Amino acid sequence: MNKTDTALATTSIRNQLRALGLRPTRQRIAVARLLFSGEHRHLSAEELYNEAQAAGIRLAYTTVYNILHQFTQAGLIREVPVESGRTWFDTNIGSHVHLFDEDSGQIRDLELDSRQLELLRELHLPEDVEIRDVDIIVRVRKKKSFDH
Amino acid sequence: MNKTDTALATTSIRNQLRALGLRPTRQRIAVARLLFSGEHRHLSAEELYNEAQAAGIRLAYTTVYNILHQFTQAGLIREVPVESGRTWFDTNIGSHVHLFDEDSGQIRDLELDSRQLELLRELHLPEDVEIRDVDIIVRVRKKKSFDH
DNA sequence: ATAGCTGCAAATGCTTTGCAAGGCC
DNA sequence: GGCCTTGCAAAGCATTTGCAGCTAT
Repeated sequence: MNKTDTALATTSIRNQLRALGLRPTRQRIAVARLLFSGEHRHLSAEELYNEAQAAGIRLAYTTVYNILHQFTQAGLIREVPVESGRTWFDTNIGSHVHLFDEDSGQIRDLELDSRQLELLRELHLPEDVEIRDVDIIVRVRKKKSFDH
Repeated sequence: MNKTDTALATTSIRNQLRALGLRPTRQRIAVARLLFSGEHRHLSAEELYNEAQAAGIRLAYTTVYNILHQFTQAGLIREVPVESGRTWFDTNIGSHVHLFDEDSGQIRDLELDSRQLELLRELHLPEDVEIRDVDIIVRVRKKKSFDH
């Protein structure tokens, strides 16, 4: 654990949480740091809980769920509906495609170019609805050269 | 491009099930008839169970799950990952978009035109994987002009 | 006959809830 | 102090499993 720049980072996290109407509690700050200090990532409640434990953060499983839902509602992260029975979260909230490997269960991101985004906007939606979110999941498997 | 030919003619349901490696049991025949005798539809295990009950079909909840999974694996239906926590199935296995109303929980279908289908082919997939399925879910809500 | 199915109950696994204790403004 | 959060245990739910009994071939 690198603590060199935590003071600064923490200050900004506190403010950002406050701006979202969330009190900057020890647990929320720690989770925010875990989630946003590196690359974008996909994780489940269980994974986040385990990582927090490994990082020496004391927090309850319930709190992990609370925070994940609060962050989702605040727009910091989003849910990814790849598997029913388990909820995945993504720290990348931009428009992109999820590549879901059915064998390994891994999720990778695939960016869309502007032309592809354009085509999506041309869906003939009913007049009376507004888009909240678009999920595109491409389920893939490793090509097998010869079947068993 | 809807209204496909998935409706299994009553007389050939037995044969089609057999061709899929599934014994034509009373329960499977009855469920197949429920699923494929009308328009395409979205339903959960619970809904299918209730409909079966209402139709006077005697079958266990477990069997509903078994049959839904067997039919999915056989390619007769597909899963729709709109909500985590509950699995939805769709009798329409063609390429289309799912419009999910977050307020009502209803799912509607939206067909893709050829240019939009093109989008799917132009994704820069890794070389070593093959697409098993593509899910596009547009989450919508009713526009609110003047609430209350 | 026998491999495959069904049905019941119990178990599983993820997620939520109720509520007392603790923390933030 | 007052209200928001946390944490623990228990509850909730959809789905799966184990296994005895039944069915299709």
